[in-house]
Amino acid sequence: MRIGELSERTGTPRRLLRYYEEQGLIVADRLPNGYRDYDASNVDRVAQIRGLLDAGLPTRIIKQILPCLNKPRVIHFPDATPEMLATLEEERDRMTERIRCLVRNRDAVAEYLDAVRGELAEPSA
Amino acid sequence: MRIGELSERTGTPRRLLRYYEEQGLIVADRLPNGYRDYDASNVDRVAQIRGLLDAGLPTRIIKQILPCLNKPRVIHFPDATPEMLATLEEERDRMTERIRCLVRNRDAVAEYLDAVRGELAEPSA
DNA sequence: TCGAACCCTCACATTGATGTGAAGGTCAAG
DNA sequence: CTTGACCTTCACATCAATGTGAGGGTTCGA
Repeated sequence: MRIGELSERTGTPRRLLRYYEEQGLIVADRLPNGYRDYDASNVDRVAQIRGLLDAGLPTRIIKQILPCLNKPRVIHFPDATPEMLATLEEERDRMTERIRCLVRNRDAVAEYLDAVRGELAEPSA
Repeated sequence: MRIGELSERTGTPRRLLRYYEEQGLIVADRLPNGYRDYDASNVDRVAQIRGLLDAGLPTRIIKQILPCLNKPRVIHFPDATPEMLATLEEERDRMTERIRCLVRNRDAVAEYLDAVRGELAEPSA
């Protein structure tokens, strides 16, 4: 598919698809006329990229992480340098910490909302 | 305490403490000489702010959320406008979505690492 | 009284993720 | 053949979170 379709199917501005490509997060073939030609797998891939970005990871980390997440399941582990493994461990722990923080604050917000709800629903309780 | 101590105790550059104040996330008294004077509660507050920022919330949202999270427990709900409640609900859901995404990807990274570990530990398995 | 270590404000620089638009090529349908 | 909807690259703009540093005051101990 061309960039317009991928843009629509992922809800992502064309500009960003080109940006992700520039950052090495996705690859695109080229049609004879120079247009980008995307494989269907890019729909999922872009969704994952956006999720990770939204989760706070910078593109340079995502670039490192993505190759590991795409493999269907346990296969070859060819180019896993020690530095990369260290980066991944670090990032995994950062993500865990982020999750903990997010959950804590999400729960606090939710509790607050529930409390207000209760207040409004049972003014005399 | 003055800004230097708060900076040390929170691991946050002074520059950012001033920025958070400028954004209305924290408040500081002033000593007679003009120096900022922070209440001890700001240590926790700054930690929370940084957590939320790191979780991807912009300061303008944090500013709205924070007042709700600081109350010790269920107390008065004075200035909870409907718009604010809507914002909070929206943000709560965004956070939940973010958590889901983060967990999914964190687990994927962790699985990958475990797999590589297994590979290295039991080369003949 | 001097220097070190604080603090202040102001303001410009940078970085990453984006928006926006110009100048132009491709292609299908009227 | 022209129009409109695509696509291309390039480049400058923006926004939030930060870095950095200038220029200057305060405080305290040697």
